[in-house]
Amino acid sequence: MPTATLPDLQEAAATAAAGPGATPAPVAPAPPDALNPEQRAAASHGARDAQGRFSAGPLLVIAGAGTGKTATLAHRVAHLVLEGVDPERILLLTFSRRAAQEMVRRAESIVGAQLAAQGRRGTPRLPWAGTFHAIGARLLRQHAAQVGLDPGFGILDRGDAADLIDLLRHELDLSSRPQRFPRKDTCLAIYSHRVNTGWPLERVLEKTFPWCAQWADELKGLFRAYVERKQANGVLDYDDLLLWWHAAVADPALAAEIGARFDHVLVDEYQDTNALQSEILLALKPAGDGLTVVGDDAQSIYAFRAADIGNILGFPERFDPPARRITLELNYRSVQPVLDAANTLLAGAPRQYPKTLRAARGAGAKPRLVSVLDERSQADHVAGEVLRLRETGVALRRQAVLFRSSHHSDLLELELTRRNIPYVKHGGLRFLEAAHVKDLLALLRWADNPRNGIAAFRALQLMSGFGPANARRGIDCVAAAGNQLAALRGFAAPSAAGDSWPAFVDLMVRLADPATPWPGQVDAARRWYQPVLERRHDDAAVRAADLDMIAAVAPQFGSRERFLTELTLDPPQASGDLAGTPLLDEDYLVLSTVHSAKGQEWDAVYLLNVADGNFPNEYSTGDADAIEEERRLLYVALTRARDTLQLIEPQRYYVTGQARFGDGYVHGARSRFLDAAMLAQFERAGPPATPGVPAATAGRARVDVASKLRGMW
DNA sequence: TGGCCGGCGCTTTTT
DNA sequence: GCGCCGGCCA
Repeated sequence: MPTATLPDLQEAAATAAAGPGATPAPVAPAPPDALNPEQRAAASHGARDAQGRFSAGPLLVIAGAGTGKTATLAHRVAHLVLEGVDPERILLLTFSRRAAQEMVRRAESIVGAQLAAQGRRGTPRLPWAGTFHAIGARLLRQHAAQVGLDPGFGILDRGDAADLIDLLRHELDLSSRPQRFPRKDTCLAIYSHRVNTGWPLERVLEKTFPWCAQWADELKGLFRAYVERKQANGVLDYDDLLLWWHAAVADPALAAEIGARFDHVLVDEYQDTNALQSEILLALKPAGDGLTVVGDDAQSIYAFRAADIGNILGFPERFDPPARRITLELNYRSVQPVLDAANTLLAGAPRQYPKTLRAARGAGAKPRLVSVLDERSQADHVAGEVLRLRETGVALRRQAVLFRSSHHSDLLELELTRRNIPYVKHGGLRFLEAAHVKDLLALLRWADNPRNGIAAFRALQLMSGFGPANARRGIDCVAAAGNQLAALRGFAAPSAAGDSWPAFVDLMVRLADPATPWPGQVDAARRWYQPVLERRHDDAAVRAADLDMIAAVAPQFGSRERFLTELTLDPPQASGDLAGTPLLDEDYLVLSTVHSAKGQEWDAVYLLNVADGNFPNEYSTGDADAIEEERRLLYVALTRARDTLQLIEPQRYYVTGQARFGDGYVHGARSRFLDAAMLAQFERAGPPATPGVPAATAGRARVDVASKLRGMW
């Protein structure tokens, strides 16, 4: 795709990963009168003051699943613009770049249609729509001097941050203790949780990482070193984008200055905000003027990354008088029996805004609870049902299989492959975590910021002969020369590096030269990297395609800094080496974790492994709040289904490798969420004794007797 | 440095 | 039952 922009690239990658059926169903931009009364109230909340200026007090919109949240928020943005609010003074915060783009697109089309109806022309631009992190990065670059930050800061992605932690872990001699020190990913998770919750480290350890509690002192030392090293290298990690923003607005004068840039602040998915984000919002708009937050407390499922459901539950009372609250309950997605099950599940939850979803679409089939012998028959059953439904005209891409944990789909994937059913799984190898992508970016990042030792450490080790020790020497050499990459010319590289060394130095010096134009830089780095790629990876051709994509889109960013920032904050969803990525025009089944399924919908949804231990997950069973989060997770899963919903309940599981069980079968206890009231909402069934034979698989064994018999033992 | 081997510990995932 | 991590050795 030679002319792709990053959004295009993202779209293509996301489509490749998710399939067209996984993107939100195309809802035609509804004219304003298509809003129901509650939606309209939310969209038009506020009034003109005596000076004719449109202003609004704080507003909380509780938008139940499938109740047209995006449409409502887009209409609200459009309403503001049509009331004369300067679009450049509207701050729209979302959790993903795609959500921001979708919101902007819809708001613009609504405004465009309205203006056209009035015989006016023009399309508003909403420059301040984006994720919390992307907006934070922009504000920090603009206000860098005021907070003592170098405006040219680089941004560490998660992998970089983990690598840096790992490095420091070794430097501080924490890796060779008699008792095992937490691994780099755990350390980073603890750090991130501590930063985003604002809790003391001891509380974070006790609540969320109890097995690491003994390491509190060492962890503090590690995190201190981590913060110092980031500052010395002139880089921020993802959390820093919020943390520095938060610190900036802790200064009342600076908070007032930044807050005054925006007349209206709108926040999507408010139930997933954490303490930092909530405090940033309150610092910007202490009285809640122009502040609109939209979310669904029943879909708060990101506590594990520090989201605080208390933010949405306590929002109205943060203000005096309390914020106005509007609840959307008319569901445009599912048939009523599906909503009945969801409502019943939710009725058991203690802390919530009361809501009862009503189906605009009316009656339909009762959801089914299907009991199967084990996970093998579960896979067999689901594959059969998917095909059966396809024969009735429901395309594969209108069906999805959801599960609690990524590996729950392993057996099903085998079965789908065996039956030649194409599928795509969400949450495969993430783009920025692919080694070849990280390698290429390390070259560019080091050139962009010669102080960036994290990028340097990776870049240098691309050459044979360079391990950690030589990489460190190379970094010191550059630092000693006042961060001039040209100093590498005088560096005694290990002989094993051979010809690649002088070529490497030439490349880096050229990239770092401000006179070198940006277009072509990725190609240059790419050419140098090609032999490394071939030496290191058997599947070099697949990986090369990813790099070609990057090279193709890169010139369209104005500068290297913008390119690196955007790619780090808004990476494409998937890497090209996702196994079996189907062609875009093919039909395929969607497999997804429940977390990744949020915001999406399918005609038919199958939910795997509904049993205690998975729903709720066994790691949650000790903690009442965690159990409630699991309930909401199940709620999210149920409310993805439009027409048919099946919960699959294996009677036993084969468990491997877990010391406390050993290998073997364990009995699957019924999920504690399926109490009598819930069971009454379901049609109960075992698998069909003699399933019909869909034409597509005629000739294959329909019932795998052999494996069932093996599975009995 | 880089390859090999043995032990340990295993969620969910976005920016 | 696999992958990561750390330690050992050429």
